[in-house]
Amino acid sequence: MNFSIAEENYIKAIWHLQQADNNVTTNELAAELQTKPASVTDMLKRLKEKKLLNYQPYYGVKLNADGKKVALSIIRKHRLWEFFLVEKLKFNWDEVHAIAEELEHVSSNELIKRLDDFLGNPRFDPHGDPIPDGSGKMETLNQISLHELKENISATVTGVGDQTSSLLELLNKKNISIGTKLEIKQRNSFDASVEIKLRNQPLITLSEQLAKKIFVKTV
Amino acid sequence: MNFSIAEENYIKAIWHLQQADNNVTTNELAAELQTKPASVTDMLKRLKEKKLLNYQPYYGVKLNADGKKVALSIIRKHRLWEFFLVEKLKFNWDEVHAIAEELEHVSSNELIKRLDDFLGNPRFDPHGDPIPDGSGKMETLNQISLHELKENISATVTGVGDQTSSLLELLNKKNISIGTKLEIKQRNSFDASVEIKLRNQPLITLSEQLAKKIFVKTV
DNA sequence: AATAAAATTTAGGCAAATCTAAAAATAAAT
DNA sequence: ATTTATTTTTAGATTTGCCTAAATTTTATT
Repeated sequence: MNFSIAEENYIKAIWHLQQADNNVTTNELAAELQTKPASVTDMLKRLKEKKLLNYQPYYGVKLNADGKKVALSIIRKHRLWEFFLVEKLKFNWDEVHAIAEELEHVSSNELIKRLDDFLGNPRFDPHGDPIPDGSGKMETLNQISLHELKENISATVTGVGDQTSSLLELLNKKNISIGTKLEIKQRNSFDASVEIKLRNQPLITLSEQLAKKIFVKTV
Repeated sequence: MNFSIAEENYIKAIWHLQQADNNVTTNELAAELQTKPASVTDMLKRLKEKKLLNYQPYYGVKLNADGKKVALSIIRKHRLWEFFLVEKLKFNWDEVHAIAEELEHVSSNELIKRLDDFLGNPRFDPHGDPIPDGSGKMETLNQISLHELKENISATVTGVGDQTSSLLELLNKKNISIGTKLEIKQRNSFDASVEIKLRNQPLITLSEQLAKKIFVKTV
């Protein structure tokens, strides 16, 4: 089966929202896709026709097995292209999302197979998100948010909460990227901000909002 | 200015037909794009609105300076991606055209700039066609068709007439690719076929149709 | 339980890009 | 120079994907 770019974007958006929420609403989707609820309803009817999802009018939507498979193949493409852009073309991690949004719709499966091999079958994209394999399987690394990390426990940054440029630029400024080792030294109860230490560096402060968007794994 | 995929495909097709013909007709375009003449007329009106071409109803169409610039930027993308696919992902030259047709519509200019550098600023694509630079300039190598080559003059293959897989597969079978050195040994006046010799190989026969699609440069 | 608020769907339209069938213009042939 | 054939355009529909405004359904509140 072959899908339009618009259809692929809906499938991908539903998949992402479904991770957090399980049941996805029309308004959530409209916000995510920068479109109107009425347009979403239209598309959901079409995707239901194509048997990619369970859609109950007024009660939201959920991808079925076929829909998830399509979603994961798009996500695989997206993340492989992001890896290519950073690793080979030397883009910064905060510049690649929009370009990968276009590249992910190029249809050739042979292309993706060869790109994967060319890149050395990477398992994580530049933001730390796992890259699904050809059959849709994907590692789940049990990371926690920095906000939940206990004090004085050494951890490594493994991912970020989203790819908005404002978040990624702030992380660049604070010298935090995937693989960075850090430790929480103090918490400020007033605003839930945390004081963290990077190797041999003075303490820096991260706001609660920021700490919640940084995912880490303890060593 | 930004263009839809359909618009880009029309612009590119007009450019190619214009190379052979200068003035491009509605029917030619319809055949090239596998669509109907009525659809072509519609699109030509739209592209005229956007001031990319000179369109005289009933008398055909020609890209203007702006239209040519757009065409060359698409062709640049197409040929750079073809080079990437063959050089880095190890596709055969007869497998890359369709994939590059999709990749060429990815819009980021920064992407193309970096891809160009990553590839080492190649000047020719895998079929021997010159790659326009960022400003639209392109080498014209004064090649002739093999059909016009004189007997017993050594020449190098520099290009092919089109990218149809039937042509490229036949060339593969006969071991002819860009860079191949050859020489015409005999001509058969009956069917205008030619007997050619590749280095240290027995004579092989090429039909008139085939010889006309192979371009060479004498050394 | 009735009413107000919020979320969602329906109805009706629009633009892009395509199509078929019919009309008009140009080119070719007698 | 007419007639015929070919090419091209116009007219009217269709599909996709989106919109606004109005109607409907669900959820929240009194």
